[in-house]
Amino acid sequence: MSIEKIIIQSVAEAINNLYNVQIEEKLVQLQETKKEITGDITIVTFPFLKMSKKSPEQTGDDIGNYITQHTKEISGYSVIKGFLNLTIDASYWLENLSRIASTTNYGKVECRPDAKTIMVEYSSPNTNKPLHLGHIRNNLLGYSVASILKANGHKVIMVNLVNDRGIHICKSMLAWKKWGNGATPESTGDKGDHLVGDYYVKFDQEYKNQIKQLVSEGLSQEEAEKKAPVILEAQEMLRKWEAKDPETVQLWEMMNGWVYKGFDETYVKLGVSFDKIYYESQTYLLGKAIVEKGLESGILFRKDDNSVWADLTGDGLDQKLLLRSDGTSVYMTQDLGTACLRFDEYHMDEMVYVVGNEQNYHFQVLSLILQKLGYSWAKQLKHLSYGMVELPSGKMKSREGTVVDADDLVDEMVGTARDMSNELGKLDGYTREQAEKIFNIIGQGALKYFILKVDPKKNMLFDPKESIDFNGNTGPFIQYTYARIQSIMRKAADVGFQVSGNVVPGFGIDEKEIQLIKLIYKYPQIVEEAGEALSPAVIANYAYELAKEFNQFYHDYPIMKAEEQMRSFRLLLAKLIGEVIESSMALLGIEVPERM
RNA sequence: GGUUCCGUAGCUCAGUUGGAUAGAGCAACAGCCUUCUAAGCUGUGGGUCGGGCGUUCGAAUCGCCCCGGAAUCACCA
Repeated sequence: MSIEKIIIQSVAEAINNLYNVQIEEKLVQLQETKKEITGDITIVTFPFLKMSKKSPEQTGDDIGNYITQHTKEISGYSVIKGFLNLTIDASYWLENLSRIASTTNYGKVECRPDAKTIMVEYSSPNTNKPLHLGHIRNNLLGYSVASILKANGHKVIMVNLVNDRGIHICKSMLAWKKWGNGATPESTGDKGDHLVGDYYVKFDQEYKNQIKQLVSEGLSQEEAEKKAPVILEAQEMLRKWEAKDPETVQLWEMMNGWVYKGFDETYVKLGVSFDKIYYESQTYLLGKAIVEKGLESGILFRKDDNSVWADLTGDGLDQKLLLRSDGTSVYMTQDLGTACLRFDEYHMDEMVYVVGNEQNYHFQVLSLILQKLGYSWAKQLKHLSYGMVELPSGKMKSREGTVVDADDLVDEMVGTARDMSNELGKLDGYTREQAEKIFNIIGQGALKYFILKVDPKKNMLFDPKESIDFNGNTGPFIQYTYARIQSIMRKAADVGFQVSGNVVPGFGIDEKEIQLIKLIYKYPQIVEEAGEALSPAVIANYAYELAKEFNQFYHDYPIMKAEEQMRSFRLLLAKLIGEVIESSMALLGIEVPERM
């Protein structure tokens, strides 16, 4: 039984005996005692004043007195106004530490009765340009959330839905065909996705020029956008692709192949992976049958021009198009189809879409339409909506070249880690390969932590000029703490010191030490919280707090120089903190180095 | 205009079942390396929690109204 539960029951018992009133356990409000005040857990006594008919101080005193006498885990109390601060006996924490020390995979739920199968879709790139900072946020969030859900004991399927068809890739294809002179990643040495992205930019430049030309010839902006020769050609190419014209399909396959190879490299750099990859070219025709069925049952309706719509005005939304008048499907139709396909295939309990908040409306509508169509799982669709990454100059626009490229950014971070490490002379004596591996871990850790520590739903600012910090509340700080702990462990091993689970020092332990044990104790709860909130930020902030506390401890409390029993205890504490740091960072997709 | 989200220190961010004197980091300044890694530790300064009203013992947190910002409301994806 958890300490919280014990206390709640004792309070209920105390009130029953003292004031002869039966209370609901919900009435007992627990919170952590503030740092400056002695005590571990605080009970707010205001709700009980009606029963005691006494002052807050008197009431707190009554209850505190009773609990201290009747509950062995509570060794003392103090009352400040309406707050009753209970001190938990050190032996309780020590027992917990022993228990945690003997637990393998601490913080991970191995099996739970209500385990779910959850599909997490993330990344979902377009194949006409390389990944940028916005995609990084998506990828890191998706991978981390999937890890967190796994740690909570759920079965997780990570999927990617690649948007490999449509006018955007045709633009790149057309530009390459017209101006590429047969350039390939091999002939140019460019990464495939960058090469294809370059032609997308080239297309856009030409398109803009043609629009300008047409406008100067007297057309309106709108007309010019529709009539520019290159856009007409691109549209023609899309028609050819849909008609499965062999030459077009071949070009499409070749260029997409380059992009996939490039993406794979970036995914490796970011440390993300997928269990299954869906391609829109294979799913974009899905959903029509579902729409037909909805028409038959009268849930959807057809307009005079033959287009099909869902009427959501009753739910405070608009009407939504599902089939164009020419019978072709739209984005929403595909997503309806894909959702059904997935639920048929995997029978999962939940579907999490990691998609930017620009599509909030889309996912609201998606879930609503599926509910109307009578799918029982429709309410289990969750949209993990994250905010934009903004630059000081504003929003990133790939066509205007104001993007922060994913590959460049990772490389830059690793470079900074290398420079800084060399300057500090940290890894002297390591081989080049060993050192490079650590630079990668640190550079990636800095980037990942920087992005994941922010609440997903908030927009965040990234200033490339200031670049990402390596000091303070950062990934490297936490990694450094881990490396420091490993250093202590090595030292202990050198002198043949065994770390055992026996944690009873012959004399009292300190506030700071109890504080650390409390933090370790809290970890599983944090993992659960993060899973429910679908928020890696919860983990990130916890990991930082733990690392910060340990560094302070490290500074004030000698470990290897302490007297034997105390040394043994502190070593165990350090070891467990190292393990918790390692596993919490793993939930963020961040590795920790043995040395840095 | 409708809907949703955001607004906390100069900057980037924490802070929810409503709780005590609102916290970190960066930046600035002042200290600490013959002692387990100084990517560290300690200290100083820095706030009308966007504004107002309400709910109550108590509001950064809940409700209403404003102000400011973002996203979205396509026969695009």
